[in-house]
Amino acid sequence: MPVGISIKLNSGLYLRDPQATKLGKSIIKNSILLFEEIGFEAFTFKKLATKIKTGEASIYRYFENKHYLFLYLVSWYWEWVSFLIDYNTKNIIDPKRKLKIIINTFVFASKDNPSIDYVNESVLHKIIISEGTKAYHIKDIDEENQEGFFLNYKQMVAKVADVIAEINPQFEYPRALASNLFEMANDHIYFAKHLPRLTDVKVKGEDYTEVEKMLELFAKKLLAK
Amino acid sequence: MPVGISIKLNSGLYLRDPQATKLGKSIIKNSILLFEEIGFEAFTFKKLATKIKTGEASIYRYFENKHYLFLYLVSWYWEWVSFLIDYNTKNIIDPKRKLKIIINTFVFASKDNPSIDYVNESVLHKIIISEGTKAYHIKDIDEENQEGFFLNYKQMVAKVADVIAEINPQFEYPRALASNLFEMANDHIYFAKHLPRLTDVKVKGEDYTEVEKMLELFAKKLLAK
DNA sequence: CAGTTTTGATAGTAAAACTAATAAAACGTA
DNA sequence: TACGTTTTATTAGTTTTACTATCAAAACTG
Repeated sequence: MPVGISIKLNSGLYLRDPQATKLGKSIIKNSILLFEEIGFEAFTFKKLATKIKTGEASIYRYFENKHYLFLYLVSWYWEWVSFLIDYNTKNIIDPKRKLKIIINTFVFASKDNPSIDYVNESVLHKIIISEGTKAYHIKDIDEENQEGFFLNYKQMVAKVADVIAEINPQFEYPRALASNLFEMANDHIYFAKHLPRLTDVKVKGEDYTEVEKMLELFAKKLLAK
Repeated sequence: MPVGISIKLNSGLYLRDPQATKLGKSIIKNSILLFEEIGFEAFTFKKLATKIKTGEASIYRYFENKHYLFLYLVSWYWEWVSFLIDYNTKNIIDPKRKLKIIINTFVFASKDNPSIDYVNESVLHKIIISEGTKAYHIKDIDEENQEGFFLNYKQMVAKVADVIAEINPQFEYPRALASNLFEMANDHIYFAKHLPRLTDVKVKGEDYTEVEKMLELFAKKLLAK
């Protein structure tokens, strides 16, 4: 399992690097748990402060507001998925096998992948599934994009698009397919759990194999020559 | 052009039917404009009240809170798309042609389709593109789904899935493809405008033809036998 | 162990998210 | 057209959120 990996994120996302201090790590760890517990809208710095037994003001020293904290966590996830893709596809040459592994990574994300103790990847994955897209569906999207706040997502998509282009260089939409596979993985896990008539797949507990199968079929058909 | 159509929405979405009164219609009309202007997070009933020169309390008599008002608008859109699909595919028998029209409807939605004067469909479409999914990415999803608040979306997806199943009855994921085509239409218009490295399509102003072309190719490849 | 950085604790403001009460206006119908 | 009912406007108030400021205590750093 991955040891000593380090996740580097755009420093514009925070006021003080949360990875550098005990309190910072506690903010990361507990914000993941709290977002999962009560959801993005109900989440407040006050509640988080109470949870970690500190003052509201201390949290404000790390993050400007909850949007930035949330974006930090989502960026972490994007970077984490990128890392897992590299890790899981290491030494594999066949791009078709690579894409299969990528799809598996999208769907299962953090399964049995302990990494950094203050980040619970499995809970983070749940947050991404239920509200990850709120990180970029915002009014200031262009300004924040300008700041490079979405580079982790773009890099991950570029990585997947490269594999797609290797499988079928004639395929016109490698990046769109890459982002769509990622979004679809999350959407259809969410749909299966909460709005089952919007999909055909079923999930039982944490078993997302039907989602995986569907994405594999989609990729296969779309990339057939 | 459609005349005399009526959009019926789940009465649990509102406290008082906004379509029944002048103030109600003004709330609908102006909330669409205000959501577009300032975005979901910055939108408040107070600002809306100021905009339409009424009191905050008057708006609270129609909608419990901004989430319900937003869901009302999104449901309107789902229903409106359903109507457009029926309207645009009338008398067409070939399911392949039908799906093409559906894709065109997803992408262009309200283009040149004046309907009800207090709903600006073209602005509503912009809201859906940039934040439509916030209507169902919520903590209380299961309770609200229980109340039938997402029936309009499900019915629209079912309608499209039927056409898909007609084209290729062997295809295993008709509903997933239906919802994915809808989500993809919105996502990739948004990506092209704000996060272009997440897609391959380009949009110029209101010209979304490349998105349409992409969705047609995806549908074609996925439904090939 | 002195200096700097980080935190903890307290306090305060402005806006958001409501609720309540009542008077005025509009509307429906006998 | 007058009367009762429904709808709206106005005012006022509460609680929570989203911050900012201050300063002393604690912790870490060279």
